[in-house]
Amino acid sequence: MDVHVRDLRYFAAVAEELSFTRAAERLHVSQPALSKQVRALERQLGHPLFERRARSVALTPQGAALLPAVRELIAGWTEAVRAARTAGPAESLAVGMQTAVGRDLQREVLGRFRERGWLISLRLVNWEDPTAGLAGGGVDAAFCWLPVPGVGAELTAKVLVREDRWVALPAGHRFAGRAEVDFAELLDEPFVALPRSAGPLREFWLGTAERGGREPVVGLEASSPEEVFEAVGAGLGVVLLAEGNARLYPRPDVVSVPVRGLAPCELALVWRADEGRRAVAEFAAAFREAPPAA
Amino acid sequence: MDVHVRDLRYFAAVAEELSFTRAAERLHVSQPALSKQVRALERQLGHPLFERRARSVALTPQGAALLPAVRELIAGWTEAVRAARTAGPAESLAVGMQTAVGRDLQREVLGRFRERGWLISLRLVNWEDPTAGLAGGGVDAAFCWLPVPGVGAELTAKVLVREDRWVALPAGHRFAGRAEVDFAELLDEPFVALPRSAGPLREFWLGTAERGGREPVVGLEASSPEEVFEAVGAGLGVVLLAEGNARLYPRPDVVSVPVRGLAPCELALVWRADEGRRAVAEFAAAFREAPPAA
DNA sequence: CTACAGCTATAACCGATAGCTATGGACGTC
DNA sequence: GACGTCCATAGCTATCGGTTATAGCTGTAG
Repeated sequence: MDVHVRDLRYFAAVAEELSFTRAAERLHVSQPALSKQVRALERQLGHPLFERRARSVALTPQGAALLPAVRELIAGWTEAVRAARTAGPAESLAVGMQTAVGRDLQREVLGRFRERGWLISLRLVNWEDPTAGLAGGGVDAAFCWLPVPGVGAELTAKVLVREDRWVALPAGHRFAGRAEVDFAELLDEPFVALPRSAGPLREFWLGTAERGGREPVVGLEASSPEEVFEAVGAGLGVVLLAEGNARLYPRPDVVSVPVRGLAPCELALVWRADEGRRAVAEFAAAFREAPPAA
Repeated sequence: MDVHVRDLRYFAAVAEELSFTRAAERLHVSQPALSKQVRALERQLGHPLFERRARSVALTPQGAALLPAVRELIAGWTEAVRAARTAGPAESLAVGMQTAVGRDLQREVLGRFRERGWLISLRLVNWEDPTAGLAGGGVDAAFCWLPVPGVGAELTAKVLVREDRWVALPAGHRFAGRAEVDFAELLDEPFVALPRSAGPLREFWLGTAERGGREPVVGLEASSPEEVFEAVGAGLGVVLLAEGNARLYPRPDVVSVPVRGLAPCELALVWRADEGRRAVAEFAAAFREAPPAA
């Protein structure tokens, strides 16, 4: 009875929300996709898991019987992954990053740990996962742009850099020559967005909070820096990015300009709050925290 | 860190066999498919699970750490599926079948149990799984053609019918008018075969044991009766089938003829040897066993 | 030392799957 | 009775898991 753990997560989410719509939101998938997958799971099991009634969804007896086992399986797998990783050679640490971090942040620290014989494996994860692998247990720590869902609860964050947000424009854009632009001027521009599964991060880089309720125009979605700059360079849209990243990715066909009227962005090192390994704590301690915002 | 339980089975199989080739055989998939899936799993985890050396495959420390957890997860899930099914209403039984069983075998018995208020859900499973869902815990009992892997060990079988094997031919075939043919005459015919994942069942219906080592010519593979008869009717090959099934599926473009020189085939009711539910025992007891072979 | 045999990895291809958007249909609510 | 909410269906596309064919490595036999 092979099953995809993803489908079990889906089932658990619906069981907890008792609503397909809300569960779909939580899972960052569309409601039909969720509906279909759950139906497929029911078909595979040979019995329904939910009773879909007028204004409510309820677990069937079979669903109720399955739920705890599903939770256990998911937790068990997550734990097993973590245990397997730490079974590797001596002091080894898996560190996730979403984009090139640069800024000489990690170079020195990583170098120092490598010299001491630690095995630091950097894992470039794409933007589908705003925790860069932390949530699923894939990494021990990650460089993330805030906001990261779970920080303050099961995750701890240490802000390393606080920067203004700039906008990347195609070289021929009418703002390309400006010394800076006001965010209000950009509201009608088509934006290049992160994938919807990136959750709050997508909203943050669309500047949703600063739009005063006006829907952003999403030109297209991109899930890697290359794709983003390709799209911007081709004139398909503009995109917000951190000042440091604007310098980190110089391209002839893209121009970056500071934006007024936006909260700054924060790059943080994130790790699990219940992390027990001394190595992780030591790694985190090796970074200097950015001074609090002005 | 979503994962497909199938991939965990694959990992466990390789870990047990310490050979991709043998594990692939055991899993009834091709060796490259297995290789690829395991590599993908390793990539997802971010560390290798096996050391591939000259003439041997060995678990890495991480692989060794993961193995017991994986075994446990698979066992736990299988058990959970079974528990969920039995959490359904009162006396309910999931029964698998691979083809229409017919022969008035189940009609009377199923009817009797239904009248007593039991909920018998028949599940038509395809030939990919020779245990018709028993192995994965998807059903409580199944009508299967022998041989079924596991019978005698974790599965118990009760032979219900023993029949001669016939051959289905396209209507225009040179043997179509015969009263019977000798299997030796069929050795060079292209055969319609079950999918390779059907395991020993595929061999049985190709008559491999009676070919004296000569490789069968497989015209094409089919995974449902409709496909098989479509293929035979179209002249793409011939196929062995049970005498009873030859009568069960009358088609104008297909002719069936008895075959000499083949062991008979056996249709059995199969259930788990460690089955604890009274309902299953009672269900099994309701069928008459076929007299032992002559 | 060359040829062969056994084993894993790669390539090219193909059908099934999981995702999306748009839309339909059922049922409370106002 | 119109509307809003929520789940299901339809139609489409990209990715994935499978296949066969073949390459590459390595120990063994002649």
